[in-house]
Parts: sequence; structure tokens; C-alpha cells
Amino acid sequence: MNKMLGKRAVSAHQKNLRREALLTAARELFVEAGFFDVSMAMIAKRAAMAKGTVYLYYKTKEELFLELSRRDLEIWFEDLISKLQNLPENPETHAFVKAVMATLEGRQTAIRLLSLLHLVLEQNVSREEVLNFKLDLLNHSEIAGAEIERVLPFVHQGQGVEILAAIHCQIIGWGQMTDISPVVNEVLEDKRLSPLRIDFAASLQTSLLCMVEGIKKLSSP
Amino acid sequence: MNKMLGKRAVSAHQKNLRREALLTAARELFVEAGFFDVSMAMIAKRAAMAKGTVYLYYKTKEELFLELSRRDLEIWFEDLISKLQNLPENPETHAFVKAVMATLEGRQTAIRLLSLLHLVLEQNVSREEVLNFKLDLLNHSEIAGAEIERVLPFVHQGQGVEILAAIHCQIIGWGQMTDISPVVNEVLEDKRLSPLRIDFAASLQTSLLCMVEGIKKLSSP
Amino acid sequence: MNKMLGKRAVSAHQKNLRREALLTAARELFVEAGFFDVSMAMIAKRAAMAKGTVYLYYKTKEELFLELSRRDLEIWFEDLISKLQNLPENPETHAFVKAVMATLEGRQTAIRLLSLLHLVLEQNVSREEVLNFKLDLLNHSEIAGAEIERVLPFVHQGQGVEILAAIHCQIIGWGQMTDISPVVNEVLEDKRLSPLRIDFAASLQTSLLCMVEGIKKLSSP
Amino acid sequence: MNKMLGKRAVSAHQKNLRREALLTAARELFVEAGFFDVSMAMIAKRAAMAKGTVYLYYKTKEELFLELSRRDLEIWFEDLISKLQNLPENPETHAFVKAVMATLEGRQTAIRLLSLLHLVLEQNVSREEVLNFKLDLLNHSEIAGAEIERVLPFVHQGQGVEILAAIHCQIIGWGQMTDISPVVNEVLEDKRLSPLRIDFAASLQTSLLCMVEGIKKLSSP
DNA sequence: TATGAATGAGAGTTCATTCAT
DNA sequence: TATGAATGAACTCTCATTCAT
Repeated sequence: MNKMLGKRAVSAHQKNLRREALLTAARELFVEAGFFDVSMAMIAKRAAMAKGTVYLYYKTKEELFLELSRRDLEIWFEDLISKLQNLPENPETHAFVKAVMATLEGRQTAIRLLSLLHLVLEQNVSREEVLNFKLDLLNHSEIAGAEIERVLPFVHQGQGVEILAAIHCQIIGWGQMTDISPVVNEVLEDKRLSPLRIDFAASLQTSLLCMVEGIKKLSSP
Repeated sequence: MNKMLGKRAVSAHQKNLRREALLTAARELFVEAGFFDVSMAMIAKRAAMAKGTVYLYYKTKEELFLELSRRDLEIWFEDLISKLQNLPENPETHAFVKAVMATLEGRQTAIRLLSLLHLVLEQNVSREEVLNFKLDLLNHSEIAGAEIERVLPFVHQGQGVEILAAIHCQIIGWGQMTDISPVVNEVLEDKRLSPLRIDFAASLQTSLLCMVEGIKKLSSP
Repeated sequence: MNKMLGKRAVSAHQKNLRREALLTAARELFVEAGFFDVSMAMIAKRAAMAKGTVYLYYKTKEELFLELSRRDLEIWFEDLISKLQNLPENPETHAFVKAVMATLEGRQTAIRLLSLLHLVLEQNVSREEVLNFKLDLLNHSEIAGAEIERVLPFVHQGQGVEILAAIHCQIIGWGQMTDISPVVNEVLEDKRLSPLRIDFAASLQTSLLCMVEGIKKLSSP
Repeated sequence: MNKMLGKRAVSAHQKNLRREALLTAARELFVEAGFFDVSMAMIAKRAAMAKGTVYLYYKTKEELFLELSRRDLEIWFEDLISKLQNLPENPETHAFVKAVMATLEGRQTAIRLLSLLHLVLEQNVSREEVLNFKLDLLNHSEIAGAEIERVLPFVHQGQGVEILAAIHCQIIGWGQMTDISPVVNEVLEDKRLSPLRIDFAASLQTSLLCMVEGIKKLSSP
């Protein structure tokens, strides 16, 4: 038994501590080994709980990781919104992109979770959980979207959320293309393959820059 | 025994037919159930072969699907190159994007495979297989990249492959975001969530348009 | 579920019952079919457990049978030590051999396990398990060895364990030569082969007799 | 195709070459990896034949190894008979045992095969093969047995074969007890276990000595 | 005679999930 | 609420043997 958590979580507060402990354990293991190679048994052990206990808090492995994604996304959104708020109106495109890029620094885990989200996390989860997740996502998206609309004057109303989705899309895309397995890494050391070696940050920054410039151009008559 | 294939694949041609049969079976099942819910046993059964026989042709499930991806990518690249060749030099951005979009029509499977590629297919596969796959990919990328450079005069040399990667990135990104599970689909019918309902083709087309316009603008002084 | 064992083995006692049930099932099947033709699945079924449950108690098939051997050896050693203790000091060689032979009556299974021990059981088992097994074996050997030294005055100190090993050797040897397959049994009915028909007890008794007499003779000046 | 063997074995001579090649391959692999870890595919490959071809010469894996054992036993018997013939009548017990021991030098493979013989090789083999093997064995045993009777005058008629069986028994017994797996070897390095460390040659020699002395003593009134 | 593709049962093992305690 | 024993389907993969060619 985890001494820190006490014997039984009776109060809502204690239950939240348990949930938090599980998420922390899951995140650590996810970083170390990836989603597929982490088992519920490992998570339980790391969180100093019994296997069965995990299921009192999360009905499936996917639900646990979906919650983890929600937390990470929430933090990211808050960071993004805050950084956008600090931008002057109609900034250099470059400044806008830099701000977005800054929100991704040190967020490898969140980026990897984003890639898993659609492929695995939204499976084997109840309607209700998905709905809550999506409502949460929408909520944050709309706030961040509005902020984008405020900052970039050439973005018309409602387009903010779409731009957010496009950013999301590129994070997933570049994320996957650069989050490669050790074997691939080794193979890519072959000189002939140098054109296929891609840097996440550089590629994302460039493509975001193009995107924003493109939007700007297409918006003005 | 599969009557169509004969009893034994002795000639190289017959062996290729067997490989093809396995790929076809795998593709069908992949469409029906997705990568994770398809087992080698199912593929064997669908291809009317014994379980052990599959392993004579592909050492792992990942190797089989990697080959499937290679085939689909090859076809896609050929289509892309051909459609680019049919474009006049310096076409309307819209025409360029339309051409790219046209290559994706009816290619759901290829798009889904592209998403899996980095996450799972390039694991549990030998160095050699990955190397061959990558060399193949590079080869096609360079031809298509050169064609892009020819078609879009503002794209300077070597940038064609990068643009291809960016297209690739967006196909993966939008692909994942729109290739959703039945539960999610159901949830998204909720009116409140309409801003999160995304159409693959529309989103990709728009974002490609922006990207190309952005590149054009950033390239000209 | 096995009604006798209850639903869940929570206490150490209940777990031991489970282990015992598995050993019993394994022993029965071993008698019926031999080591190679017994699978973990069969053992599980016979013990009325699920396949996965077996692996909670024994990590490999070899570990299970090693434990079975340990139990059988332990019982044999206890019997041997007790029978030796009941012997007067410096008995007739014949009486000594008879005592040893008596410990083997109705111990076919133990004899067959002894033969497998070195060939297969000590493979695919962890260092630790082997070590424990060997320590156990040594422990019993030393007690029995000391008893042999007490009983046979011409046996000098430390030689008891060696004699035990020689007994062990002959049990294995005659055991293997007489534990023959049905086909061989059938073949040996051929009159010409009568010199090759060997009886375990008779052969062992004779060879032990010779051995002890030989030791006696070689020890006295 | 193995160039040395030619394309097709039509003549009896060529067929024998094939059989010999298979036995050689099997012996090499048996030394390297042991019976269980050698597959028919490996043997075929080593002998530069196709898998199916092996089955034209030996109906089962066991039959092949049984033949291998027969060859090795034959050679051993010839050596034994020859060495016994070179002994003077009524030699020192020690000289007799030395002669037997000398026949085992460099015959690890034969010794290991002997241990497998009863446990696995005589299974999954046709009646006929076993009969031939046994007749062969009997034949050699009788010659060698007669030689023993000649050499050791206290051995009465018919007892020679029995003594041979007892020698056989001890070779198997000590062979198994000393032919240990790497794990066991490692474990036996533990100082506490030193009494369990056994040397094949030393143990066998001692036990043969005792046996012969015992027989001598028990034979004389 | 020779081949090697095909078989397919079965091996050991894992693990998300359930549920008696 | 917490436990962890139990489940059992599913997994990948092996290999002696068969048999169409």
C-alpha cells in the first residue's frame, strides 16, 4: 500500500489523489515505454496499488490514457491562450508562430498522446467519456480560437477554431513522422536517406509560417 | 486450399500471387476491422491458407502491413507523378491542389496505413526491411519532388521533397483526426460538437491551399 | 472451477493447495503420457484451472516438474533415511541393499522423474530455482550420506554422499533401460531378444549388491 | 544441391552417401545444440539437401538419430571387443576397468546418445527399425559378453552380457548426471554445492572398479 | 529421386478485465 | 473501497511431417 495515499480513499479528495497517482504513474511509464508496452499491471505497481483498484478509477486502459490526454491538452491550451493573450494585435506572422512553438517546448508527452488520441484512445471508451472529452476540447478550442481571431485580424469569425484544428493536424503529422522507432533511427543514419531525416520543431515552424501567410493572403482581396 | 492459387506456389510468379493474396486479405480485413483487431490467423483464413504458411511469406504482421503500405504508396506516387506531369507549368494554386486531392480519392486505405506507418509498422521489422522501404520511399519522393519543382516555379531546388513531406504530414494529421471510431462518430452527432466535425477532403484542400500560397508568398521577395 | 479448492486462493494455505493440485494433475498426466506429451494446457484442464492460472504458480513447465521432482525426492529421502536408521550397524550387505530397494517400491514416478531431471528439468528454469533445488538435494544427501557412513563401518567419512550418488546413478541407468516404450516392449517379446529383457528391481538389486561388496573389499586392506 | 553427392542417388552406393551425409550433419548439430534444439530443417540444410529429401532416407527424426546411435554403438563395441582381446586372461581388475574406460575417451557424443536412446529415440520409430537395432545390439553384446567371460574367469557363462548391461547402465547414469546444462553448471560453482560436482570419468571408473570387485567376491565361494 | 511449399496443431505466454474475498 | 487471484481468449511463432510438382 502506498503510504502517501492512505488505506482507503473515502473522501472525494482522497479519491482524486488516487486518480492523480495513477495518471502520474501512467505518464512516467508512457514516456519510458510507450502506450502498447505499458500494461495496467505496471501502472498499478508504479502507483503502489493493486491491479483491481485501477479499475475502480478508470474503466479501461484507454479511459485512463484519455484522461491523461485531457489533462495534458488542458495545460497546453491554458499555456497557448496565455501566450496568445500576451501577443499584440496583428503581430508579425513570425511572432505568432513563435508563440505557438513555445507552447510545445518540453511537451513531448502531450504531442505523442495527441497522435494516439484518434487511433487508440477514443476506442474502448464509453460514449459518455468521449462526450466529456470532446466538450472539454471544444470549450478550450473556442477560447483559444477566439484569441486567435483577436490576434490575427485577417482571420474572420469562427475561423479561429479551424486554424486551431489545422495546427493540431500539423502537430500530429510532424509528431508521428519524427517520433520514430530505434530501428528506423538507425536506418536513417544511412547517408542516402538524409533527405528523409526530419526535425519536428523546424518542420512544424516552417509549415505553420506558410499556413498563416497563406491564410493572410487568401483572406485579403 | 485456395482454388484460385493452385496447390503449391513453385514458380516465382505463383509465389507472388500468394503474396498478393495475403496482401489483399490483409487489406480487406484492415478496412473492416483496423490494424489492431486483425490477427495473422484471420489473414491466413481469409487468404485460404494455413497459419504457418503466412509466415513463409512474411515474418511478422508488421512486415506484411509494411509491404502493403509500400504497394499503396507506390501506386499513389505513380498517380501523383502522372497527375503533376499533366499540369501546365505555373498553374493556378487551386489547380495544383486539386491535382493532389484527386490522387487521394478512393484511397482511404492508403491514408489510414500512412498513419499507422510511423506508429506501428516500422516496429518489429528488420533493419533491412525498413531500409528497403525507406529507399523506395526516397526514390519516389525525389521524382515527385522534382516534378513539384518543375510545376511550381517559385519552389527552389530541393524544396520539392520538403513540400512532399508537408503534404504527407497533413494527410496523416487530417487522416487521423477524421478517421474516427464509431463511438466518436455517434458522439459527434451532438449538435454542440458541430465545430469539431471535420471533413477530410475539405480540410486538407484548404490547408494545402494555404500552404502553397504561403510558400509562394514567402519565396518571392 | 475446481469445487474442492474454492473460488480463490487467498491464504498461503489455499495457494499451497492450488500448487498441490497442479502437481497432482501433472503427476497423473506424467504417468499416463510422459513428460513430452503433457502440455501446460492439459495440466491446467486436469487441475480444473485456466491456462493462465497455472502461470501464476509456475513460470514454466520445467519449473513445475522440477518442483514435482523435489517433492518426490524429498519423500524418497525421508523414507531412505528412516529405513537406514532402522538398520543395525554393520548389517549384512544384503540387508542394506534390501532396505534401499524397499524405498523404491511403488515409486515408478519418482524414478522416471529422476531420469528426466538432468536431461530436461534443469533447463528453462531460473538459476534461483535450480539453486534451491540443489541445496535441498544436498541437504538430504548429507543426512542420508551420514546415515550410510554410520551403517556401513567400512565407509569412511564423506564417502556416504558419493555412494548415494552411485545409487542415484544406477537408479537412473536401470530406470532408463527398463522404462521402455510400448513398441520396444512389443519388440522385446521376440524370443531372440530375451537376453535384452531386463527387470529393474532385479538388476538394480544385483548391481547394488556388487557395488557394496566391492566397496567393502576395496576399503579393507 | 550438394555437388559432392550428385543430383540423384540412383545406385545403392549413392544412396548410402546420402545417408552418411545426413548422419554426419545430424551428429555435428547434435554436438552443437542437442537433440531437442536440432530440427530436421537444420539437418537438411547442413547436409545440403531439401527438407523433404531427408524423409526419403529416414522416416522420422527419431529414426535418424537411432541410426546415428547404432553407428556410434557399433564403433564403440568394436573398440571394446578389440581392447578386451588385447587383455591377458584374468588381468588386474584395474587393467580391465582401464580398458573399458579407454573405449569411452573422446566418445562424448556416443555417451549422450546412449542417454537419449531409451527416453526418446525408441519412440516414434517403427517396430522393424527397433527390432533391427536391438538385434544389432544383441549381436555385439554377445560377442563382447563372451570376451568378458573369457577375460574375467570368475564370470560364468551368460553373465558377460549382464555385466555389459551394468556397464551400459552406469554410462547412462553418470553420463546424465554430469552432462548438465549451462545454468546448472553456473549454479554448481557455488561453494556449498561442491559435493554435488561430479566428474564423469572418475566416478565411472570408481564405480566400475567396485562393481568388478564385487562380482569377483560374490562369485568365489 | 528430389524438392520445398504447405500444413496445422499446438507450444508457451501475456494481459485487460472480472470478481470473490 | 481495496485486493490480487483467476480468467481465457488471443497472441505470435515453430516444426515434424506431407505431398504436389
